Amino acid sequence: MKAEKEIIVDRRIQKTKKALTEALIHLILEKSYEKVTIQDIIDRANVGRSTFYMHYESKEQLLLDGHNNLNVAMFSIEINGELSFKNLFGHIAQNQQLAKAMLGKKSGNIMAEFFKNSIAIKIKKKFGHQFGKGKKEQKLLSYLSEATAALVISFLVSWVEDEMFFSTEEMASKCQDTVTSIFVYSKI
Amino acid sequence: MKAEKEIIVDRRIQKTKKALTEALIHLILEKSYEKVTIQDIIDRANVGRSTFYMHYESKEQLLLDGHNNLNVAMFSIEINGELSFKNLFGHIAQNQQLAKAMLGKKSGNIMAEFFKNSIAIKIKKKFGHQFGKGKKEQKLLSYLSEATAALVISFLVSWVEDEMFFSTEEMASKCQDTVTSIFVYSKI
DNA sequence: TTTCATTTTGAACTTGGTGTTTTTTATTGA
DNA sequence: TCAATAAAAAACACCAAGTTCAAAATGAAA
Repeated sequence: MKAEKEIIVDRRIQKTKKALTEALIHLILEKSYEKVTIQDIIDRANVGRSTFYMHYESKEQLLLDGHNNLNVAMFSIEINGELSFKNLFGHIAQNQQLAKAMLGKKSGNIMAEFFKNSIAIKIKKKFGHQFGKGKKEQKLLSYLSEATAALVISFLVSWVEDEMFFSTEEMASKCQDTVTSIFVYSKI
Repeated sequence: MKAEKEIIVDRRIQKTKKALTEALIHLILEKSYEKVTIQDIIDRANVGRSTFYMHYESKEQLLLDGHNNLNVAMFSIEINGELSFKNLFGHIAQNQQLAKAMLGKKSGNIMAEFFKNSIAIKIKKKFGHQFGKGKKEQKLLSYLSEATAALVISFLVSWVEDEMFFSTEEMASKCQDTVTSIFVYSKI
């Protein structure tokens, strides 16, 4: 089970991708995503214009490329099929600067949307059994799952923007409680 | 109390502003906010380039200008200091197309952010009394208010994108219940 | 209806970012 | 060491943004 294919990536490629990603993150924190131009990125990363386009088609693709640790956070929300907010908030805490660039007010919300969708799917899976098969019930489940995911993301963003005032445990438990209360109640 | 100052606006100005606003709304529905250029807007509105810049500095300013009925909806959420989701959803229903352009997936989220903030303030006001004066309690109140507002907006967006499958009353009551459950629970 | 102020137009122009292409140079993996 | 590959550098066409100005159109008010 361990013998994964070792794909060797040219060191030059690794180097440029890393430089571009880091440049983007720092520029987002400085100016906000919308205001960052590709020109800015390649200047900061010290990379030629054509080199950028060799690897990416756009700013957005660079952002979504996933050569960052936050994706780990997203996958960590589910442990043995159970939602684990403790894991989620924990991983965010370990990548504070990155999380701020990706989720904060200056982020442009692209990653936040991405995260939100992942969380919505997991919430839907977890609470789906409480809802009937009818069209109305299923639609309500969708609305509630998406809305709850939006609530979770908002919690995350507040926390990150607030320099993580609360502890990981406090956040995780408050978040867990709130999500539960929404679905416990809607069960009726 | 009625003698409000009658400011007479040149009909030419009314006409161009209206044309620009309507052009923007239709273009958003066709392409999505981000992809709409000022060039598109003035072409569609049949307005000269310099005329646009006479009235607005940017696309965003045109969007936020508020020469549309949705702002009515926002103010209608509060009646005698009480949150009234029935009013909110009702006003949205009466401006379906506009609401879709302003809040839907193609909207660029600028108005949604705006709405969210308004709602968050009202929620905070309504439930503030349940929280102590301490820094932690106040921060939690803020987080919860913003997150709940995000939930409400998500509800709105789902509904609008879904061509308003549920009735206004159904949506309002579900929304009301969910918001209440969050704060009833967090009271503990 | 005439007058006068204001708005609109249209065109020209600068600026700045985008995305592509080509040639030359540097680095890598084997 | 060497063939393959990536990066750099520079030039290019393209498009939208935003500004400017003189001329034309239109509205308001008398």
